[in-house]
Amino acid sequence: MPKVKQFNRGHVLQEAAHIFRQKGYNGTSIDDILKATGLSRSSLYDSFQDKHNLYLQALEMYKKQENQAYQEVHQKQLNGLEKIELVFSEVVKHLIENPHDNGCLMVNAAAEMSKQCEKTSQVVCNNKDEVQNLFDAWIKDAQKNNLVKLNKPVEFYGQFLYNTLCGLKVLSQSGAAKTELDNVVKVTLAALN
Amino acid sequence: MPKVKQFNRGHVLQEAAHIFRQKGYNGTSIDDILKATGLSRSSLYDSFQDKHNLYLQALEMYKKQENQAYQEVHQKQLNGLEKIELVFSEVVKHLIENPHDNGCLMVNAAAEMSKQCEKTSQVVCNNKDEVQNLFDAWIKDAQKNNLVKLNKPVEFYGQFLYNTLCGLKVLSQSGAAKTELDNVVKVTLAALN
DNA sequence: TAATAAGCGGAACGTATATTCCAAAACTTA
DNA sequence: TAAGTTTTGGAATATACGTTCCGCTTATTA
Repeated sequence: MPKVKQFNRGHVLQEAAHIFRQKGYNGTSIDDILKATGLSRSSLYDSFQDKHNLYLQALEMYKKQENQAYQEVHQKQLNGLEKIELVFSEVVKHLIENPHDNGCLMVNAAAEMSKQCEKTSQVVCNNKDEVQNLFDAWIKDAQKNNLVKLNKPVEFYGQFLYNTLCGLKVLSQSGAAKTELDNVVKVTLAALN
Repeated sequence: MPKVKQFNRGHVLQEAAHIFRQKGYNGTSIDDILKATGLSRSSLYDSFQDKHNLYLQALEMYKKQENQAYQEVHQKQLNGLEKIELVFSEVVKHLIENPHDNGCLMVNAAAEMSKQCEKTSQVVCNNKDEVQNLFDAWIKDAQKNNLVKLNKPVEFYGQFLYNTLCGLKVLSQSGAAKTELDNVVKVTLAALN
């Protein structure tokens, strides 16, 4: 009976996330999103309620995708240290790939929205905890295999690695070249010995 | 002859920087700024041209003030390592002091504006270089006094420290408690040994 | 093929926003 | 105290934006 949706919900959120990352929440207009997705105004409001909900859903999807990428690393036949190294090299690669379209929606959300939107704040906070936990697990594994020498509790290093990660995402938006990001990663990894 | 300005230019920029830091550029309206400063519309446009120029001037002032704080540390009778430690403890203290009004205009500018505004991008980039250079100098001093053991070029560590700094400012906007920031600083400083 | 239920295009609305402009107020100096 | 220059208050404007709404279109099923 009913006509079926002519667009893919995931693709729309993907595009929305892309624009929100570039222009921020308040810098992005509904028209920007309509233009980029080809959607009609009514379809958008029908499927995503309003701009604020669209943003939150795009942010959640972004988080889910990042998390999935981490899980893929987690499934690999690598030791904890190698997994950490892989994540950082992939992040740097991703940040550098397109110098004029880099950055991270999660970091930008923390900067622009977390003080004004409780829901955004929670997503950002949950993401932090989840990534740190994954880092913790990898560090423990590396410790078990005598690949690192730590003289502080494991969670210190999970927090430290996550902090480095956030820093890199800011640095890449501050005009840092690849060498600079690489150097930061080198010192960060050396801190585990 | 002329009536003298009824407001202090620095105070206005200070207030503007405060609001821009809280709400971002696009999230802040002229009315927000008028309300916070008590200025009249005409005075604001007379003295600061338009919103975009006001933002840039507020950002420049913010940078100058941060730089001045760094210079004050630089003048102290401390060795390089102590200066680094002092800066980090002051930054953490500052970020934690008011949990609902933390963050950093420079980091937020990098996230929200640097991709869209060349001038913002330049300020952010210059700030990075200046702080890194200062860190470099302090690290060299610490090295001279055998307070640190480094097996990589000095500038690696300047870049690394600046990265940690940016990370802290994102972390504090991601719901991190003081202990967490302290832990990050501890591991960062331990990386210099 | 006809009936049906949802998608869709686009006009319309109200509000918020950045900016301009002008006349009145206010301060300084002679 | 009066003249002159600047500030200042606030009305006015034009535009941009988020959101709603309605009638047409389209795909599905019986």
